[in-house]
Amino acid sequence: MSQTPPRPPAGPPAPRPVPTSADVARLAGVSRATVSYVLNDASAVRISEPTRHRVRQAAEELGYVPHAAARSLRAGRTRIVLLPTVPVPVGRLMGHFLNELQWALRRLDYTVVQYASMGLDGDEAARAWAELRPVAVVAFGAAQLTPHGVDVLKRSGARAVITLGPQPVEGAHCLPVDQRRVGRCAGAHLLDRGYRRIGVVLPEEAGLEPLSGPRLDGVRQAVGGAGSGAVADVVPLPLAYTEEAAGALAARWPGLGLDAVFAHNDEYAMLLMRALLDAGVSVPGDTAVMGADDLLLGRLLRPRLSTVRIDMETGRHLAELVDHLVVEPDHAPEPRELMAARAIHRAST
Amino acid sequence: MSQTPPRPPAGPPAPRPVPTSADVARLAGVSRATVSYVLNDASAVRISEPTRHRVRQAAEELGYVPHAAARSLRAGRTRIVLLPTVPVPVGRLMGHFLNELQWALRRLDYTVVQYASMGLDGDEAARAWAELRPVAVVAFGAAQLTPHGVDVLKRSGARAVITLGPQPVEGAHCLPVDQRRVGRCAGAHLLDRGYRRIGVVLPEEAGLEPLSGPRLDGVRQAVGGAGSGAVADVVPLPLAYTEEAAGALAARWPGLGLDAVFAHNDEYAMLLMRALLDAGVSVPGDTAVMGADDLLLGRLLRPRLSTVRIDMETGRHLAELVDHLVVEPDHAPEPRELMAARAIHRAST
DNA sequence: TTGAAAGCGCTACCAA
DNA sequence: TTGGTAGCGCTTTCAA
Repeated sequence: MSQTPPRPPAGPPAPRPVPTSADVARLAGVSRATVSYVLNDASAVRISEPTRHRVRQAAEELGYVPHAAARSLRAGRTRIVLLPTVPVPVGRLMGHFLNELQWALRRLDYTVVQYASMGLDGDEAARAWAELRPVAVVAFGAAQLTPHGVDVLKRSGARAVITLGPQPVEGAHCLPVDQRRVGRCAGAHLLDRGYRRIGVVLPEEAGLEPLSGPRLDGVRQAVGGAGSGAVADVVPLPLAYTEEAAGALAARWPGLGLDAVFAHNDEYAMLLMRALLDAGVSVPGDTAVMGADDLLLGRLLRPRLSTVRIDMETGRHLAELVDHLVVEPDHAPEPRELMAARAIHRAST
Repeated sequence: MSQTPPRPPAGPPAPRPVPTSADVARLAGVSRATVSYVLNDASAVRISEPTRHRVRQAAEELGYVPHAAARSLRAGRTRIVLLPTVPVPVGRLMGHFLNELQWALRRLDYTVVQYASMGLDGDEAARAWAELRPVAVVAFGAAQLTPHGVDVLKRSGARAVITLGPQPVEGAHCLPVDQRRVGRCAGAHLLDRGYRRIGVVLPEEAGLEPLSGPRLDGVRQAVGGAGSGAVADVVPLPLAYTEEAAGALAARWPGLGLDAVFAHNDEYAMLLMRALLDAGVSVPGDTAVMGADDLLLGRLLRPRLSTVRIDMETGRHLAELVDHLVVEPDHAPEPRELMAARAIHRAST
């Protein structure tokens, strides 16, 4: 039969050419148009059942997989939602949120692609993203994205550019995720309980500055500013994530005269609290210690760690926002804060 | 000047068309070929400096960004390395490894793309990946990838399909990351120290089975199998990651008659150890507790947690392997174990 | 040194 | 109901 595909000898040396819709058409004895109609379930045209079957059969036999690039080139747009990934250790909370988001976007028929952008400066990164012609970009930790970068993306066809972060970026749809809330929450809690000289741990770990800076600012806000109007002192305490660093900090603790410390998150809080206890500083007697993230592990040390619990909006909501902006980029809904924070009092404060 | 680009009134309503290389050519007064030569620094042809300048100028002015899909369609191949992401809480260790890998691949001029595949079964996922025509796929936790999936990918042009995981997948280049090593390490350590009835915590958290199962098997191997030849008993202990579950397990601890427990990782170990201590079970006196991952936090509880330290090959090595396979798919180097594990003895055993 | 044009794989319009 | 075909944006060979 002349329908037999011109298959090469099937040995490993000759790399078989990738089957195209033309190959499927040839094998099924129909035109490429028909193949396209059948495989995309085009409702506008009616194709006879035997033909459909022949086409599917041929596609199956050849192992045909459509070529996304060709398809979107033809269509003039992609369904790619690009999520730039940042090299930050992502906690359970953020991980869960990301999973929800991806799942919901897939349901809406988007192709979710995480793009590793480390080592590219903001505008280089934006260009690299734009090459993929994403229909939407959702950037966490907006630090990377400049107004120019947003412009590049929009000019390349992105209908929605969304940032999640503390400060808005011009041109982008900015969802406030204000880490200062966490600091304010912690600060207010500590003030309530009567503490008046508050240390704030600043992790020296790379990549955490976008979180730690605002959290410090939030504590300052809670005590009424940095100046003379403040009802309490706020002392920044840089700290590396090692036992040695924590021990060194604990050793000079008495000289600092702090009656409380907000330790950025529960991990640092646990590290510091252990060092303080080992150095003979009683918690919360001499100094209160507070974390954030409400890790289960924080409840295992004694005294149990007071913490700031952070709740994120569901990823589904964000997915719907993305879709909305893609469909109707101009009629944008009002930005809404995605993060809620509340203090949880346990034994360490 | 007739060189003025036909820019629409710049109002938001009319979505400006995305500039193409033809637009750049028009604005610069040259052909599209010349634009391509200039922007790609084609060394085969010499373009005069003034022309180059005009072209760059025009591209800049229009905010031109090349269209990756069109480019790779023309080229017949992409430089995409696809990393399927799994919805597993990724620890610091794995996160670091991933970052290294991505960075190294970028240096080799690949486009690293993480593709969210949750909610797709193995072969659906492989098809979805194949649509992007990745030149290589690096799949962690191979559970997803079937021999058929590998075939689909290879037929769609993937030159390298690499899996990292316990068992090889036919057709793929399989790098052993054998979690049983972790279990064997823990088992051997506990045996060495004289323990003979060993519990193994199996997290009930979704997505962890591919790790926990092999770790349990490893412990069994260490004690000499599950049958009569075994020098110690191994008892699986399913456990949810909550204080309640740990408390409940601790409450029935005496009835289990275990003198040691390997708790999958440090987090579960900490959780369980706290519950045991609270229930009056002394550690390591009544029962030894061992974790894995060597988390800093594990050293904060008392007694300090014994653990299995896991080291991963650097991501750069894997990146070079990917590149090697892409360039020369047939002459594949020998697979090498990527993971090393060793027991670290502290106070809890 | 530059331009014209073919063609990558696909979809959708129009004609038969 | 099906086929022919133009053209998405790009690179590259060949010709001028």
